[in-house]
Amino acid sequence: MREELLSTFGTQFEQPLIDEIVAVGKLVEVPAGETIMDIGNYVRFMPLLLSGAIKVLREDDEGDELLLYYLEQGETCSVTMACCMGQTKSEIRAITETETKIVMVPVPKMEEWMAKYKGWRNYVFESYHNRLNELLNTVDSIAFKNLDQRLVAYLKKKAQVTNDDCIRNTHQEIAYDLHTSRVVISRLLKKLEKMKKLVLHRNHIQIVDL
Amino acid sequence: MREELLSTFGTQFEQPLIDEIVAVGKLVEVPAGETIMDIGNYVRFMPLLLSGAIKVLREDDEGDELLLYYLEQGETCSVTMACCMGQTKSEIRAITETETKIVMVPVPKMEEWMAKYKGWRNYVFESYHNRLNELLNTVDSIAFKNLDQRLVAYLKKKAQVTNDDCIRNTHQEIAYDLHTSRVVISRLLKKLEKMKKLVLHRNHIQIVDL
DNA sequence: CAATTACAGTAACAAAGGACACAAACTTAT
DNA sequence: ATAAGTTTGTGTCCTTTGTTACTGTAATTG
Repeated sequence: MREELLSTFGTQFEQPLIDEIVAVGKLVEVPAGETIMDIGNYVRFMPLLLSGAIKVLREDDEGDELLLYYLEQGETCSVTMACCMGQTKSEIRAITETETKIVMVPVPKMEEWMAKYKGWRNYVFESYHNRLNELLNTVDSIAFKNLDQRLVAYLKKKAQVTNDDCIRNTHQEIAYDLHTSRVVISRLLKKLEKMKKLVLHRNHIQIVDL
Repeated sequence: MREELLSTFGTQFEQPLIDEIVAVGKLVEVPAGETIMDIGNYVRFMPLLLSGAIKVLREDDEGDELLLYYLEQGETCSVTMACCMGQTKSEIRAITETETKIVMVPVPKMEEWMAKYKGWRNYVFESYHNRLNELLNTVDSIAFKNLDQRLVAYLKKKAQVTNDDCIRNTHQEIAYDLHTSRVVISRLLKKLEKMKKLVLHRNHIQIVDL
């Protein structure tokens, strides 16, 4: 665990901070597709992502979903963090997109380190900053773009976080993430295929040139 | 300035912190409708809102706007804060909705106080927390609600922050905030008037029962 | 291998919202 | 008071997106 922490956080965390994380943190490996945090849950641990990717989504009262953003190596979930501090329930759901390695840090340590380590403070701030910016991008995309543009951006981003040109999802799954219907996604994907930007198969999509 | 700081922040800030703010902060009074922060500007001061309300909005490349949320008494702009820390340009525009009193704090102090005062740390965190939640609400509303619901929510919120049942705006102005067209807003407002939820006048709207 | 289920393609239609055009009412400046 | 500009109301048409229904085909299961 020490080596992995060092390679991901070595430049921003002080040595004694790394030591403390090793001492109190719990390393967990999670396969793809697991819900590691759900709406309404109380948050007792803060996750530091060592490898893999996590998708963070929002749900409304009717159970409709919307993908907010992905978390990648070295990142943490600020929304979760905010919940820790405020002792409130989680406002979001987090699902592993790929296999991931996570260090779980108990919440009380967060505050302690905040006063103690400049590296930690900066990290926490940067995380908030990044999350706010991601959320702003999400707002931009749903407010200012139409579905074809959003779909293209979604496919690109997905290919990036999974490090795979082949999107291994059904149209229905994509529709859930973008909060629309399967038929609409099939329609738009077909259009993209006709434009030679991708090739459609059952259960997966081969990106050619987006 | 001390009295105003005390009445707004007295319970959460330590006495010596208040003293420091009084020493380095600059109190400004801004009339309604002023742009106090614009997209692309560098951020040199962090605003603490003593009274009044500020609307925070986002703009895309074509100049289309969208209201993100309002800041009210005791709040600060976390997006701005994030920009301070990261030395990046502002991602948003902030316009006074009413007359406001603001204390401007130089950015370097922020970091200093972060290590020094628990009250400040908590305040900064709570601000981030609140802003993230507001942004989540914004996402919810544009992703999951249709325009009539968004319009009603907008009018309610506006009445709340201005503390006035009468919305002193043209349909065009409302349309900008909700990122739609004037015609659409006129249409929906007329519908609400027929439902006896409000009364329309030139340049203002009287809320009856939303 | 037959039956069932999951996935994708497509047509037809509906609804929400946006674009354009124009008229009427009101305000302001000259 | 007249002219010009601003604000609002309304009709028509268009685009985007959502809905329903039905088909074919691949995958899975008994």
